[in-house]
Amino acid sequence: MLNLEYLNDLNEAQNEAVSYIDGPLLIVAGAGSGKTKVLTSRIAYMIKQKRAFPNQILAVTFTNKAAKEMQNRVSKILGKEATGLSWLGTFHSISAKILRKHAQAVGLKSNFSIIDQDDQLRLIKNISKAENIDIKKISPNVILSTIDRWKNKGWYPDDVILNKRDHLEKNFLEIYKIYQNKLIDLNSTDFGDLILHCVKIFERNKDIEEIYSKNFKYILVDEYQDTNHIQSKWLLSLAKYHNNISCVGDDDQSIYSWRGAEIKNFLEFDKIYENTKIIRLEKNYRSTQNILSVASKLIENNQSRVGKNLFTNGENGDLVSLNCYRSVKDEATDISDKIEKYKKDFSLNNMAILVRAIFQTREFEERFLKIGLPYRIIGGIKFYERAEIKDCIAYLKIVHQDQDDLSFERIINVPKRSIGETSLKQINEFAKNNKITLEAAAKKLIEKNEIKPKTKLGLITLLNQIEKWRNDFVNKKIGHIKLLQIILDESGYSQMLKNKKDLENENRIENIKELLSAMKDFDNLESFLEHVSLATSIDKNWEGDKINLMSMHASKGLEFDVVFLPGWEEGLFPHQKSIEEKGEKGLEEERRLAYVGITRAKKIANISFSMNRFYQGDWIDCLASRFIDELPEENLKKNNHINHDQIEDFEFNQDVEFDGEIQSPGWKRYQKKLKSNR
DNA sequence: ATGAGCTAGCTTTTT
DNA sequence: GCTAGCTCAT
Repeated sequence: MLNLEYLNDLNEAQNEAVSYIDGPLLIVAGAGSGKTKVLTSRIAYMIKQKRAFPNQILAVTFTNKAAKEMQNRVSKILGKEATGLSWLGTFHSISAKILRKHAQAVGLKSNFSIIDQDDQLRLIKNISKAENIDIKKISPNVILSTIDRWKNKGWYPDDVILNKRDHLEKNFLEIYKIYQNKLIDLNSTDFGDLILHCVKIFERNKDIEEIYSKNFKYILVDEYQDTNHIQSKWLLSLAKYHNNISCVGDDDQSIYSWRGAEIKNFLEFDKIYENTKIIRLEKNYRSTQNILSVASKLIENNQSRVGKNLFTNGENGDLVSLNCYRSVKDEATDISDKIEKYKKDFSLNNMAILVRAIFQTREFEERFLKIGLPYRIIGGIKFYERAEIKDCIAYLKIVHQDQDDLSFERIINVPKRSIGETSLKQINEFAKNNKITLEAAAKKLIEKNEIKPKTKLGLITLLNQIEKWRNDFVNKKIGHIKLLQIILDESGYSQMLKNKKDLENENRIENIKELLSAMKDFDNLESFLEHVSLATSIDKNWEGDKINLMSMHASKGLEFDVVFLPGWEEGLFPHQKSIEEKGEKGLEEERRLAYVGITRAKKIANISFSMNRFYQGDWIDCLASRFIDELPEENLKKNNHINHDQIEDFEFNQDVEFDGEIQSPGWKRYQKKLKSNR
């Protein structure tokens, strides 16, 4: 008998979305409408109904976290039947899996390394240097973002169509060519390549495309509004044979356009796939009516959206509170007081402060430290981006993959082996001229006795050690954890950390210990390195009862009983840069961000702004965000935390023309007047 | 080959 | 006001 119990607690729209499984389907899922539930139930339904074996289902997410969550929830419904879901993962991890099988089709070996943004930047700097490009005039970051943009468009260097109005692009293209060749020489790919190479392989080898597209009877995509052009092409290839593709997303929550996401993919899905069925999930299970109304009214100001009407059967709840403060300090103080009050009804884990820019957390941190309120900051520096962790990984990578020059370069003088810039340059030159790896070049130069004696000593030791570690790994079959321990000890890295006794170094040692323990979750070096390349953080730190601080971007997909949204000031939110760079489009994305922020709240939402802020070394006077004027009065409770005796003519909704110059002389005079009245 | 000293830039950051 | 990243001097 079929166990379809999991279908019982779905509403009508959800039910339809779960059981409509043949043909293209777009699920427009509003915030808190049970999108993950629908996705996981769909997978379970397909398997239970014997429409597909688990390994014939392709389920794609953007983050590892979302993939993991989906896996867990499917397992909960299906038990061990869900074990064969081998194609559930992120765009990048699935692409890497495919690419490892067909690496030779693009000139790579199957053990290729995956480099991160840091390595990308180093590579581009190296190339710029070699090509005599002044990095002060042309910043490596701009070059990199151009290359990434081209890759997102699906362009190899030969495919690039230059924008004639940007005369610099010609230079960028030269670098792109060298960069791409260099990656092949290094037997490496960057993130963009993982997907781009796959698409190119599918394009050029119809037989390979067919293998996969025939295999994937059903395709499911999460957060479809965040896909870029190349990802949508990738999906198109894989969906070619069965044409059973379902995408879930919310156009109102598209906040990653600066990462190449094209909301167009979502809005024009039914143009790419004929006879698309569209189902809307509009019942919200998360927030109170007041919160929902505020968010809905705000987002209605956007032009480019599918449009939907979220509703809830839940209670009205508290009014959304809107607070005006004189200073950021007042804001932090009052919010911390409110937290103390809410603590009686909610756990700190269920409260969050969501900010536009991460520097805003500082004021709160200081306050919380002062009053001893436990907090955690989510985001910021990622675990795998820390220098000591990257050093460890680089050691492992060079042992594992001898063409990985970037890793070799990273560790060649860490710890210090008296191999300075000149020697490194010498090795680089030699490698380039003879088309060999840095490691091979170093060996050759020693043979030819062209290295300074002192440097030679250090270099020989390192080269011998690398040989030895490879032998440990390949022949002696020493496990990956033990291997790293051996490397750290023999290279002198451990000693280096122990010698310098300060807080910083103790942290580093702690981090490495954590890395070693994280390695236990993996069977071998290969799978660990794959994970490291595609992951950013180690799951942890949810222990204890702490208030959460994070950016609104980082809050997507999460929910909290109580949410604080401070710093709603013109210039900060919507961010000035966003508007300067992308105009109306930028503004709409900022508004979507506000929408994401508000809809994180289940029971209580507090929006606030400060009249005054210390920003980039100066005190600046602030105006309330234009978004505040867009919120519906009837769902708000306004609190003015400015002493009325001192300022008589303060009005909550300042009647200011935003479209003109924000810091017009008149505006400045007005602000001065306010100040002198204080 | 390390550190003082200066300058520029300062949003978000799923992989 | 802070800091990363580079330059120049030791």
